[in-house]
This record gives sequence, structure tokens and C-alpha cells, in this order.
Amino acid sequence: MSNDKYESLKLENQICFPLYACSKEIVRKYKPYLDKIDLTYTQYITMMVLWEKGEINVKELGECLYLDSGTLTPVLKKLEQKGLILRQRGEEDERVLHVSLTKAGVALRDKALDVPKAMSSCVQLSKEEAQCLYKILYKLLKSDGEEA
Amino acid sequence: MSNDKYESLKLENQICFPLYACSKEIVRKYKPYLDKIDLTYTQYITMMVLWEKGEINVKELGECLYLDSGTLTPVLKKLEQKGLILRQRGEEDERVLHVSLTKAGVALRDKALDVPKAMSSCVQLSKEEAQCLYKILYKLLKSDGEEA
DNA sequence: TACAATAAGATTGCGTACAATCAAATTGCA
DNA sequence: TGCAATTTGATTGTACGCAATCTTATTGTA
Repeated sequence: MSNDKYESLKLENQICFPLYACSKEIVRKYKPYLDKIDLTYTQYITMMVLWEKGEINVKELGECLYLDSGTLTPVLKKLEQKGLILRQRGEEDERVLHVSLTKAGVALRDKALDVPKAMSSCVQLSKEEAQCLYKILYKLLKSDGEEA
Repeated sequence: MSNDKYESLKLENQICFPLYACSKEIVRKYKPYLDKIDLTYTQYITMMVLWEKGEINVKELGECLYLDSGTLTPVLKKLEQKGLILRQRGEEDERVLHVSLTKAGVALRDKALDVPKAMSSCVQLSKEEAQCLYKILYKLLKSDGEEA
């Protein structure tokens, strides 16, 4: 029973839907902790890249975060406005916009340590589950770019 | 090495980020197929619930899709405008808005069958991986609602 | 060296997401 | 019964996310 021609259109048979819902729910869980350091989730992952790399241009940043300039431009302007980053055109190539951290941006890193600490007790997965999930998600992301 | 105090802030050590990125990338992959039936992803999952249940109110729909009325109201108005659904206030309780399918909405179901068919060849996961992913995601979604 | 092709970001337009607030209807209890 | 508390959707404001297009800079080549 329930093996009708529309099985493939049932929400419970989708793999994308729980991915979509889960992503939203977890990002929503970040909010109270991110509020404390006055960052949105998108701003937070942008800062994570900068904390790690120190300096990066918009194209590379977009590749790291799977975001395009249409999304990043306003995010970066906001972070600049908050005094956390600098946006400077390349001297060799004026098309390139270099993004780097201000002192305040660097300083925020220590306060941001509280965020993953708080979240770790929020996401209840065994080590095996987390690893499994991680592996599959990156496999999907990798295979994504290939088939143009 | 690379075992500094900031390890937990590295993008590669996050579990949420690949979830977030993967969700977006897959939804983006749906677009060309959804374009053919003139639905956005959010409209599509809304229609999926309606195709399965026939009729539902906004509160229940929100629980199914993990969306609130702030998101659903404009989506439902758009679907109504396209002639796919009906929005009617409950007679017993005027607060409740009942959503149901029009003939066009029901008819769209057959054309929509092409979407999961096309996507299945797009998401390259083994049966085991898909099951594993599915199980973990629903575990996360379940545990989500609990800890208020 | 001109000039078409390409590349990097910015802009625009549309559609979500979600928190906060609002309005109207219903319920529950003093 | 009367009115406060609750419930259901709608509205408002802010921030994405992305396709399409635009601007400016650079590159490749006839």
C-alpha cells in the first residue's frame, strides 16, 4: 500500500527537504549566541574565513562560502560599517577587492569562541554520526561543482 | 600542529556550514526543473504537502515545513494568485485559514513527477549514504523541537 | 596599438526566512 | 456573563540568496 505513482512526490521521501529544514533550524539556533557578538550567521561564516586566512578577495571568499557577489557585497559593506573589516581595491588589478581584518575584527575572534562552545551542547550527535554526516555533505558539495 | 585555541572557529570544523551550503546548492539544482512547472522551491514543498493531504490549515502546514506565517502567507497568496490553491477561512473558527487545491493544483501533480525523476540522477549518493543522511537529519530535526 | 572578449564586483529585482508586533476570534475562568 | 489570556494569521522590518544585468578593468589578438 501507499505505493502509488506519486510516492516520489511525498515530503517524507525527499532527501533535500530535511537538509533544507535542518539547515534553517540549526542556523536559527545560532542566533541567540551570535546576537551576543552582534553578527548574523552569514557575517559569522565570513568572519570565520577571515580569521583563518587573514586576507582574501571577494571571488575567493565566494568560493569558500558558496556565495556570489550579489550576496557578499552587502554583507561585506555591513561588516566594514561595523568596523570589523577593510575593503580595498587591488593595486595591481583594480577589479579585485581585497578584504582584511581591522583590529576590532581580530579582537572579536576571542569573543566568538563562545559560539561553537555553546553550540556544541546544542547539536546532539554521536561522534560517528557527526563524522558520517560531515563526510556525506562534503561528498555532495564536491560532486556539485563537477557536473556543469 | 594547527591545534591552536581557534580550531573550533575553523570553517572546516563546522557541522552546520556544510549543511547550510549543501542545502542551498541542492535547492539551486532544483531550479531549472522547477522553472518548467513555474514553482519556486518553497512553493514546491508547499504543493507537496497539499498533494498528499488535500487540505490543511496554515498552522499545520507550518509545522510540516518548519516555516511560520510570516513566510507562508506570501507564498500561499502567490499560489492562490496562480490559481493552484484556495484560501478559505474556517466557518467554525474564523481564525483558521484552510488551504486546499484547485483543479489546476491537482493537475500540476502529474507534471511535477518530472522533478524528482530529474533530481534523482543529480544527487549521487549510494543507498546506504542516503539512508544514513536521512536518519541523521531527522534525528536533528526531532531533537530540535524538544529542548525549548 | 585598437578592440573584442573576458573577468571581478556592484546593482537590481524577486522571493524567501524570521523576529516582533498586530488584529481579530475564541477560550477559560473569576 | 464579562473580560483577560490565548490562539491564528497577517504585517512589518531586516537580512539574505541568486539570476540577470551593468560597469569598469584587464587580457588576448588581429
